[in-house]
Amino acid sequence: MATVGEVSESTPSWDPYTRGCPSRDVLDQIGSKWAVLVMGELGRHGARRFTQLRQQLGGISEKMLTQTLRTLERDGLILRTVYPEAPIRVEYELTPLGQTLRGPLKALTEWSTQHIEEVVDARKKYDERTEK
Amino acid sequence: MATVGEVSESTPSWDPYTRGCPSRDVLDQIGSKWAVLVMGELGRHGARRFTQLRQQLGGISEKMLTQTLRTLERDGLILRTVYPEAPIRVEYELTPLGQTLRGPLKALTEWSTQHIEEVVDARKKYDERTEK
DNA sequence: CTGAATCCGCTATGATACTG
DNA sequence: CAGTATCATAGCGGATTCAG
Repeated sequence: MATVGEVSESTPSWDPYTRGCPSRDVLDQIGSKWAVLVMGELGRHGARRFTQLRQQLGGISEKMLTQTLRTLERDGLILRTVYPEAPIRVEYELTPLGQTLRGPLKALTEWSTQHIEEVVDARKKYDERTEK
Repeated sequence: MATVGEVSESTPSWDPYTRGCPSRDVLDQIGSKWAVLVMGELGRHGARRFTQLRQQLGGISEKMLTQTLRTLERDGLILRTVYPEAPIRVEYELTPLGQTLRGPLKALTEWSTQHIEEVVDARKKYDERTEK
C-alpha cells in the first residue's frame, strides 16, 4: 500500500512516493495481507490472544503472526498486554490510534465486496479477449 | 491488502480470508505498492501515457509498470487506449469502476497523512523502550 | 501458551538489453 | 514510444525446532 494523495505536477527531486516518505511505509505495512486481517479481527472483537488470532486468521504461520503483531505494535496501532499467569497469556487489542484506522479500512473492504462481481466479470472478459 | 470485512465467530472450513476469496485477490492487488500510485496518478489527472507515468511515479521499473497496468486493466479499473500513430502513443485512464475506488483509496491515504506523526512517534518510543 | 531462531524455496522486484 | 525478454537477487513467508 502506498500514498495516493496529492502529488504536484512539478515532481520534486525528492519524490515523496518512492523511498523516504514515512506515510508510504505505514501504508505499505497496513496494506499487507496479514496486517489487514489482524486489524480487522481486533476491530470486530475487543481483544484476542495469540493462538486465538492464529486460528481465526486461518493459515497464518506463527512467524508471520508474530511479525505482523510486532510491527503493528511498533506503529502504535495495537496494544500488547502480558498476563504473567501460568501458562502465560498475551492479549492484543486496538489502540485509540488503531481504532481511527477502522473506518478507512472498512471503506476499502466494503468497496471490494460491493464491486467484486464487476471485477470478476471484467477479468473474464479480458481473458476471453486476450487468450485467443 | 485483504478483506477486513465480517468474519463469523464460527470460522468455516473454507476460510474466506485465506485463499479462494475473490475480494481478497482484488484488495491484495489494489493494495500493492505501485497499483495505489498508478491509481492515484490517473485519478488526479485524466489520462497519462506510459513514459509519463513512469517518470511521475519516480523509480518504478518498466517491468513493474507494465505489470501493474495490465493487472489493473484486467480488473476493469483502468482503460488502455492505443493510438497507432508514429511514434505509437498509449494512454491510460480510470474506468467508471476505477473512479468508484478513488474515495476509499483517498480515505486511507488521508489517514496516513493525518496520523503519520503519531505513528512515527510510536515507533520512536517503541524502539527506545526496546533496544536497551 | 507464546514466541524466538533457524533453514530454505519461491516469488516478486529490479536492472539490462532487445523488439515492433 | 511502448513495451517484451532475460537474468540476477533480496526478501517474503512457510516449516520446523527450541525456549521461557
